[in-house]
Amino acid sequence: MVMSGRDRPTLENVAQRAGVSRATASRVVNGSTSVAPHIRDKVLNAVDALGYVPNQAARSLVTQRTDSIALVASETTSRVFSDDPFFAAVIRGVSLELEAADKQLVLMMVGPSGPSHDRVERYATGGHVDGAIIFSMHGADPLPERLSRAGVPVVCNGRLLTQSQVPYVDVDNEDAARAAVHHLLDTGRRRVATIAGPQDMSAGIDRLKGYRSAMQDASRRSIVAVGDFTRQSGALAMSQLLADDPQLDAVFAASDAMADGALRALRQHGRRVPDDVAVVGFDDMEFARDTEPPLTTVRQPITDIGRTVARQVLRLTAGEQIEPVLLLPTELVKRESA
Amino acid sequence: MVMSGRDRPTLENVAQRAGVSRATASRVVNGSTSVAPHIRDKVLNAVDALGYVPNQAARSLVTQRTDSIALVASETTSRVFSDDPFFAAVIRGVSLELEAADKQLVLMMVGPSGPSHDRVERYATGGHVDGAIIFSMHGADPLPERLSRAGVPVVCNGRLLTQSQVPYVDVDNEDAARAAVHHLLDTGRRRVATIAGPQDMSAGIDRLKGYRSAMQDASRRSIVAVGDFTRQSGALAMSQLLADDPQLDAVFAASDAMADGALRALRQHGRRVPDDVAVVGFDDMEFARDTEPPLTTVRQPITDIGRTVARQVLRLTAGEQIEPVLLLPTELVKRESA
DNA sequence: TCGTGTCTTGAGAGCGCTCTCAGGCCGATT
DNA sequence: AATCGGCCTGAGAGCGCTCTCAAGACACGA
Repeated sequence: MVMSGRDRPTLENVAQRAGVSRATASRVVNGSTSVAPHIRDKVLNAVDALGYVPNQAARSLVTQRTDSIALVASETTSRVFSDDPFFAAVIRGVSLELEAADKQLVLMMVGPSGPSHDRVERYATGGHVDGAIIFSMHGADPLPERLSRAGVPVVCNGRLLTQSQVPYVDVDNEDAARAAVHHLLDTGRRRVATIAGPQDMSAGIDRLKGYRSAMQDASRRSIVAVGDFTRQSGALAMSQLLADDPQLDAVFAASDAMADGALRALRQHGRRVPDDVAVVGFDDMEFARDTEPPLTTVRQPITDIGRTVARQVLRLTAGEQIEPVLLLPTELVKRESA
Repeated sequence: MVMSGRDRPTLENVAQRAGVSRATASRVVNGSTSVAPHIRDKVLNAVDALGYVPNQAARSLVTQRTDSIALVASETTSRVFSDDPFFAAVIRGVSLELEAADKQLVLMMVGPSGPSHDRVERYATGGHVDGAIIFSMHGADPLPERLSRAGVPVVCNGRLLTQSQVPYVDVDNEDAARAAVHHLLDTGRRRVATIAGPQDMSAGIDRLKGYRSAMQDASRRSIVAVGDFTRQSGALAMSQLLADDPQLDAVFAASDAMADGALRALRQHGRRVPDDVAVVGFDDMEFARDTEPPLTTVRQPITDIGRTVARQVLRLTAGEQIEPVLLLPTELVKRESA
């Protein structure tokens, strides 16, 4: 027995069955206080008996709210669809928070600014969602600013590269990177290289900046190779680095995946870790405990970033003022690679 | 200048500006044919000029369609939120297909059957989505059957453990596992063990079944340890296996992550791969090319599974009959570990 | 006793859209 | 020339809900 479309009970049915007006039934369903207890119960019973579920479309139509939030991610981002489970962790955080607020999560992937880009913009500005979370932006993506300007509450994960008022949540990448490099320096390493992340993403840029600044403080020369956060790129960059400076004795990689790749490359080049070369990663992904040797890395609370960014959009949609920048703490997790 | 809620242009505005009736404007917007070309152009211009975007809520209210599909995943599943990027790949496939059909993807995570379980059920049966995709089910989850019975088009990824009519898309896990084990046997391995996946999921069960059947064909004894698809569990299981049978010369792991864990454990136990022990994985994740040695594994087209499952729900929502079972091809990718 | 204020309930007007139905126009047919 | 049929277009009725507004009920003080 299929209960399709038109057969579903309406508020009118509930009201009728409870012997009250539609308005009162609505009040009960929406938890308004000013309803007499015995009437409230009658309505609740009717709801139960009929298996009534409010029609979201009808509700949205009048309230102008959709109770859903868009999560926009670049499909091209290596962090999203590689062996880096960053994506999953963020989604999870967002999902947890939205669920708690009884909001829906609408997931939108965008390719490199093309038709799908417009689609997201149209969709979001079209009032289909109450707000949007944007993460993994590459380059100077105009999307956040556009949506924001169109009146859609937007919060980003990661600093925007464009000059923009759009609030974001992140860790202090520069500072965290600096701490990692200092650890290397403090433990006696002299020639510290870095495998930087993509230079069109704030996380990539800022971590490199942190590395550079720490090296400068110690009056040391920077040795840089650039990867794209993936294992493969990490391995490749490590080989380059080794070719550039066979004497290097430490490496700071801007992601755990790249660090893992570097570990492999080092092994292949006959270098022992940490004896010959110390390695520090970034993220503290689950697999960092299981690399050989276990990876010393900068922990960032990825799921928490997801939660926080979600909480911020929710506050924004509720009309609250929010912090334009919110930085979550990182922590250097010392294992055996450095 | 914020363009919020009530300020957005309506179809009425478009009609007015174009000098036609709302009905005609609607016809143009929805691509109906029976509109005179010059009128059509006028409407299109008005749409453009005003930046009109249809109000989905209003549309849904009358059409009883929402143009969105729920993707339901168990939050507890290790495949979803571990270092296994299976989740991301499936989502991507689903997303690609839905986008092509101009449908939205609503992501819902469910915890172990609890309140969130009911929430999903209420939401989906409440007509908020046109259909649902369910994946990573554990045990005898009643959700697919319930939704289906309530008239919601449902397609699963993976065979249901309950007796059920709900259609699904998968690979032939049993057969693929058999092929993997045969490869091991054919290359001269005698004592072939397996690291099975969780035995409350069809993928785990069926792959073990395939292993067993291949071993039986060759009149060999099964050597089994069970993991949960994660790296850690793979390493642990490998150690157990080695303790159980120090002579074993091959291992078939039911996921690449577990195979990677096994590789590590083998190394730690001083076994060379593939010289002493051959290893075959399952999935062909990106990292399988970069393990040491590169992993021989059963490729399953994960993104394609996502696409296919999405396509099937769409067909279902369109009222078409679909295949109750759709099995995608797998392929043994031979690298260096076996 | 009546007036006043408070609290609960019901009536009804839309929210923006789709879709049916009827009317108007025009060319074709008898 | 009159009628018919076909094709476009417009009018208007809802879809299911929320929310404003007013009316009714009741208690209390004057």
